[in-house]
Amino acid sequence: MTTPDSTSSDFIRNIVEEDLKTDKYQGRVVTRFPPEPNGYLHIGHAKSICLNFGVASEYPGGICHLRFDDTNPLREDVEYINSIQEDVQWLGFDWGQHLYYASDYFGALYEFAEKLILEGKAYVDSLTADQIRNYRGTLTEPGKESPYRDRSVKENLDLFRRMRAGEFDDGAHVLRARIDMASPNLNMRDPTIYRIRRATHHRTGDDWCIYPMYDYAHALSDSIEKITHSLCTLEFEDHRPLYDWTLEELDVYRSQQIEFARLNLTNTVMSKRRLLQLVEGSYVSGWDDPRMPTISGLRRRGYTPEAIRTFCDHIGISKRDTVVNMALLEHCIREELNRSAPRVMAILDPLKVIIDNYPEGTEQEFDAVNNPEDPSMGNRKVPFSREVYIERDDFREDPPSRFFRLAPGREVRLRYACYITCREVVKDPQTGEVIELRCTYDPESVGGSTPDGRRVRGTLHWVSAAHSRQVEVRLYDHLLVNPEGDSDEDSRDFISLLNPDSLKVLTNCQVEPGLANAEPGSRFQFERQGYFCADSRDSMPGAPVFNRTVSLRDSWARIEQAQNAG
RNA sequence: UGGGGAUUAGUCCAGUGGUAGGACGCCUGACUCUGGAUCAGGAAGCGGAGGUUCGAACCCUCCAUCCCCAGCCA
Repeated sequence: MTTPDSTSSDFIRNIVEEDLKTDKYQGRVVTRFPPEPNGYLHIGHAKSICLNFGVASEYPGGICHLRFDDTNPLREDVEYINSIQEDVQWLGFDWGQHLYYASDYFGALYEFAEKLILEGKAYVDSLTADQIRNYRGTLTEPGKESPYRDRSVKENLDLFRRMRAGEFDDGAHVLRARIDMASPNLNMRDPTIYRIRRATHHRTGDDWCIYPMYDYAHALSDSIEKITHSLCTLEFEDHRPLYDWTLEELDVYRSQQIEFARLNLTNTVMSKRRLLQLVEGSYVSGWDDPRMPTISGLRRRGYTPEAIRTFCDHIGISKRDTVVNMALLEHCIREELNRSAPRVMAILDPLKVIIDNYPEGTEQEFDAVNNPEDPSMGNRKVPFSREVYIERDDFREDPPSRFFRLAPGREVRLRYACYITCREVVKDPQTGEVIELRCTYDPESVGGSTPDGRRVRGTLHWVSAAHSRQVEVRLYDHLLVNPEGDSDEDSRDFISLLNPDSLKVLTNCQVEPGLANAEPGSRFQFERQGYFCADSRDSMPGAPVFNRTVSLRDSWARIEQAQNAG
């Protein structure tokens, strides 16, 4: 597996490279990640984080700021400020001293607004929100100028100062940029840049009752921080003329906005609105539910920062509106965990096997390799005795063709232990359910091979019944059955696409004794099953709960599926 | 039918005038005490039509399709 070249290029890095060549910014590269603290970060944000911090890190002296875009006190909260910082750090990025808040600039932003008014470039409008909307025109028709558009500078200044002083109710007035009501770009039809909001801000308290709008605040925040490359998503492309207008009219540092496509993933949802809907509707257990594409959800699921970064490298940066296959994310975590996760044997759906010719009351230990990919991880002892559990799915009374596992009369290997042959199938007389297998073992095969060198096709994982520990395991699958994922933002109906099998809780799993003390957050490969992570929320000392991060590739499942289909 | 963007294998990303390349996924085979991993091989693509050129994914023209914009959200 090749990891992407760290110098791998994209159109944004090409622009940065070119700007360096032409000395556009005196050799500086300063980016920023500007989340609004109104929700948890998700894998789509990770793309932006990796881009912004990544680009900055590729140049000497390059820096990336973390700036909270906290201009709307109605929707924002410190809870999110904390989780966002935790998530960015966990992903492996460091903003150093460069932690900022748009609210830090409220004073400066206010001064700039007065300057615009003084120069006749902004005015106080007293139309209602409804009226402003009607005056804006439509996509194909120009807007109409507000009757307040030609108020004198003096009157505008007076009104704006009184807005700031709290003399008016919410909605009574707004400050608008005076641009062009006939512009084909709706964002340029005298956009609102300040509105009255008598709300307590999580950082500035009640210092302000007017708050700047995104376009105005963001452009100036970038400029104040002397951001060179302001990277944002495609939907802001139409806003760039306003971004440029603001910086040019105020004659301040000219940051450059560049837009790239946001991330969409199959089989999940990505918009904050929908994520919030899942949380509030209790379709998931919270923002960090392991099924959520949030950073905290992926973390709890068992994903590593490295895997997420590798994923972001793999998907690249472009301007095409696309949907990345979830299989790529899964590939990235498998690839890493294959290298790093200790192997362990765990039976998810136990079927008891009694080895009749194994002496009763005795036991022995076998050596098991902790990670065949990394010999330095050493070996461990696994206890064995007369009764073991195997995976129910590893036995078929009537095996289909190419089924190499256990069946009546068949011989298989118990990994690291010995060969067993199935002699008898014990069923519940009522239900007909297989409840136990009577087997014999070949004493010659102890250690995993026989002197006669005969081959067995199947090797099963197992656990000694007398030594195993019962744990809870949670099997997670895609959130949505629909691979189209989030792409249809209008379908109000995505709830009906939720995968009913996205979570299966197994409470009777039997695992090797050593696993009982697994540290919360620790990751394992359950051999032949997948990668699992001890849940950091619900695990108790001595009673871990395991989340399935991702299953192993399962070629037998594919064969069987093909057989059933054909 | 106003404006802004985008069209390269099933998917994502490179390729900016000289034999279309990588990754994921998929298929074959080898190997294997994980039907894992690994290794080897394979199928699969420039939206369309014109034009410029010795030569076009790339330049020009037209067409088509998809995405975004009418918050006092970001």
